[in-house]
Amino acid sequence: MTVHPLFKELPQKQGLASSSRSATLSAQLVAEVRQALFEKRLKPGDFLGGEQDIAARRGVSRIVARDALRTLEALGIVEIKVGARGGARIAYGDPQRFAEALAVQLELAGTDVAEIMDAQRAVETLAAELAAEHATAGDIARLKALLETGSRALDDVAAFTRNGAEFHLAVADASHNRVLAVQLQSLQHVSWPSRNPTLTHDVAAHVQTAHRDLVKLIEMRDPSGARRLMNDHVKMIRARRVAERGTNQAINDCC
Amino acid sequence: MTVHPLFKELPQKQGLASSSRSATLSAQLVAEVRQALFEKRLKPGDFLGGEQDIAARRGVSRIVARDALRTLEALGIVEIKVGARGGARIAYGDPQRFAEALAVQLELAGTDVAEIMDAQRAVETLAAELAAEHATAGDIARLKALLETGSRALDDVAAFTRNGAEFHLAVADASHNRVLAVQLQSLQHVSWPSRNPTLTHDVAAHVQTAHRDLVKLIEMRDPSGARRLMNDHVKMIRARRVAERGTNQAINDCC
DNA sequence: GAAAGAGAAATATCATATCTTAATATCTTT
DNA sequence: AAAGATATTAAGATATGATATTTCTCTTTC
Repeated sequence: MTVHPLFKELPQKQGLASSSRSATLSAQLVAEVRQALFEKRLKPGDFLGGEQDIAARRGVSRIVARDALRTLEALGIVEIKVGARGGARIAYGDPQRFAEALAVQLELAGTDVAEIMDAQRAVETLAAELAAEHATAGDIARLKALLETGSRALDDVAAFTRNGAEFHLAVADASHNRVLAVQLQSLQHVSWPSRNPTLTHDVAAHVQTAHRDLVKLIEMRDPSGARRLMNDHVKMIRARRVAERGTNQAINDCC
Repeated sequence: MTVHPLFKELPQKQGLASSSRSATLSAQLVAEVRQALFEKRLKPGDFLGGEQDIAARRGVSRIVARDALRTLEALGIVEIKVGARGGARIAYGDPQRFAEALAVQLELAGTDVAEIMDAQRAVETLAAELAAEHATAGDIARLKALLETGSRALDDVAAFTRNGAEFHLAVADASHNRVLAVQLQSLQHVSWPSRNPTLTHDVAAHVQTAHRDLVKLIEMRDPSGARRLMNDHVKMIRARRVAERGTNQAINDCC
């Protein structure tokens, strides 16, 4: 197991410690790794060495290295393993972790449900459009399977809600655009209710029809039709969510 | 300065250390804070105490508390101040920090420029639509000022590119939807070039015209017109970016 | 010869102690 | 009352050691 060259060369603080004493040492390490990532000098899988290695090579204490690794780990940039052959290496992206981070940020910013649902509409309408262009036979089969599951859960509020979230995500996946998929996942994390007080059998049936029509449009390769339908569909969902907020203070009661 | 009650009560590891020995102690602390956030038991501004306080109250060492704080800090959940009256408190959301985090994730996932530009189109078309609905006089004044700056920089590639990014962001701000603004910021972080090899005077003039028309549409409250124009505009940008990728391997050479 | 188990090595995690640096509060002086 | 000096507070950084866990390796056994 070789250490990545970036960490072999040690720029060291040599003499001119005046460089930027303002930032903490650990923050400097973090910044370096991040910059190296953007400059393609580091890529997923690269080995950075262990806590002690890094500390020794950079001429800092173990705690500094540890602080930096904790931060990089939290940012999803490195993964740390314990034991022989352990240590830190650059992580492969993890959309799920990221979705949670976004959810936290939206929570902290006190974002409104209406804002989130609008953004969701932007993401989902394009997802529908691209799905109609790029969906494979496998994607369509998955969508149909979810339709089937949904139609059998018309009276089970919790199950139908879960199925709905999964269906929408499957549409985003069918667009074959990972950015859209990640964004939708993040937004659902915040916007999708676990209980669904206004979901009656009639509403569920209506939703199910919309989903079925959407799959038809995707299957017959009608991007603008799919976009229009999804747009109306999400607007409807938005209206219901905003209405719900009056009665149900807790937007996010899952997790 | 009082400590938040969540951290006064100390569940402690008391006796049954069997609870969940798998997760590290610091990870447990992080999970607790995050859950408390979602359950509204913590809100921005709440004081958590200092490193030593937390360690003492939870019966762990300072390092454990420190690890947890580093992680929470990286996630943008807490802010830490040094000195008297220092310590950790729940942060207010920071879109900028978050935009960087998303950019890193997209980098790690090896996302394609085309995917990013498509997502950007989704976000920006809706932003234009909503801007036409909600822009204030101040928003429009800012847009016009940016138009002015841009028209004076038609031959300065770097300046014109910077101005373009800022203009698009200003449109997103004018939508008064923070989610859209954050998403655009993230995507620009990855997609927006610092050099712009294909940007000639003619192209710049064309872009400038599009921007000017967009402001007109926003000012006369024409949401669907603004949406259409932005859609075409971003499609054009996308085409140029994708073409550039052939000649210019480094997508992101800024930062 | 292969599978199973015991031991060894590597490495993060947890803990304690001490010193330094930065920010704030408070007191003193003018 | 304003300005500066001093004290206090708390994080930042260093050092060292103990513990636990994972992985490797060697031995034993069948």
